[in-house]
Amino acid sequence: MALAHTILATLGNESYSGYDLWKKFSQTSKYYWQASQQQIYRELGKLEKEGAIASEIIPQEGRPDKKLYKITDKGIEILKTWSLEPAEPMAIREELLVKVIAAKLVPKSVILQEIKRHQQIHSQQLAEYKQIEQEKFADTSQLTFEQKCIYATLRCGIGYESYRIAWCEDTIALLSEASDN
Amino acid sequence: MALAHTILATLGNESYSGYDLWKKFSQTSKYYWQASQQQIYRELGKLEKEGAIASEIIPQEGRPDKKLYKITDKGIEILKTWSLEPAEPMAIREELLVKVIAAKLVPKSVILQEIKRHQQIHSQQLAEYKQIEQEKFADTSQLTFEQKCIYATLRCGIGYESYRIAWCEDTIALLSEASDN
DNA sequence: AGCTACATGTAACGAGTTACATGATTAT
DNA sequence: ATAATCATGTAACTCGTTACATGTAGCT
Repeated sequence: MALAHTILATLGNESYSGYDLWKKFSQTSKYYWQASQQQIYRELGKLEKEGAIASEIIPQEGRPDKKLYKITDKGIEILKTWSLEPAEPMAIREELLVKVIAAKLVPKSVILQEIKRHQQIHSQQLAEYKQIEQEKFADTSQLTFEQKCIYATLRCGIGYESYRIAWCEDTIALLSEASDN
Repeated sequence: MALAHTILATLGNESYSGYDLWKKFSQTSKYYWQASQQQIYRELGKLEKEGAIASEIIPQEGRPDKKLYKITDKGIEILKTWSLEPAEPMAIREELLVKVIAAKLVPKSVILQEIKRHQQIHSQQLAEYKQIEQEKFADTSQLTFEQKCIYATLRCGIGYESYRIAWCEDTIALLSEASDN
């Protein structure tokens, strides 16, 4: 049920269209919650029906109209109540590891290549996150509590990508060592 | 679609009942794929219909009959074909981080307590994994390629829990620093 | 002429969760 | 007594993915 709450938390005090939210989710919030455009539109519809958010239609010239959503008092209450409940640790479903488990079925080079590819993906992601860190969170002591919270999620993304890269390196070394296949 | 493939990879050369598989998933394989008992039973039904696995009923005294599943040649082909395809990096959906984003709504102590609780969960998990490591993978040089692959997934679990613990510690330090709430 | 960005949605399907249902054995 | 373990499954629901549908503006 957390997508609804993630949207409420993301809305904060600002107004967003579904499209804006989707961009925010796929750009800056992807290290803590991923969602597709369609999921967001559907969830916005549900949240509006519940009265947790309210929309305002902004006519635009030459573009489709925009529907701007704002959190309501009821939405804030829902988010607050949810925030007080304990959070479940994320379920891990890592396809790459399943392929490692099944690795004996394919040439060793295939799995090693795939791990290298993942290492590159994570390295690129890490570089992006580190740049954001430098640009926006260079001086920790100057941050407000709210900014520190946002920074904490970015640190989580940085930690995650670093751990993935380290695992890829370790595993390439481990599996490359001479041994039959 | 990876649950089906995870089951096929887990079956390997052995026979498992749905119940056995569920235990394996909730005990030793949880650091790469999580699935509930119901999901496993449903997926086994589908896989049998497809002809990827075959079952044999083992009558038992005083207990319900057991249905033992084995991978078929067709199942091995399906798994092999899938193994050659690239793997998508896991989608991250971390509830705790959403609560961090919404932290300004609740007393600071609530979120700090929750992070501490997660730190404990991950510490316990890490200890379990490290014990398995000592018991089964003490001497890396003695492992076959297949065992190295299994060890690689355990190392992934160890890396993951370590990264989570480190993040919890960092974040508690970051958010504890004097600043209004 | 074709691609990307802007902007919203419906429909169908597949994956994951929760609740319900049954019933014996073993350990506390 | 009662809880946990063994063992299988159905049904309903929610969440996530993929495909389809529409249409303008601006860039190359």
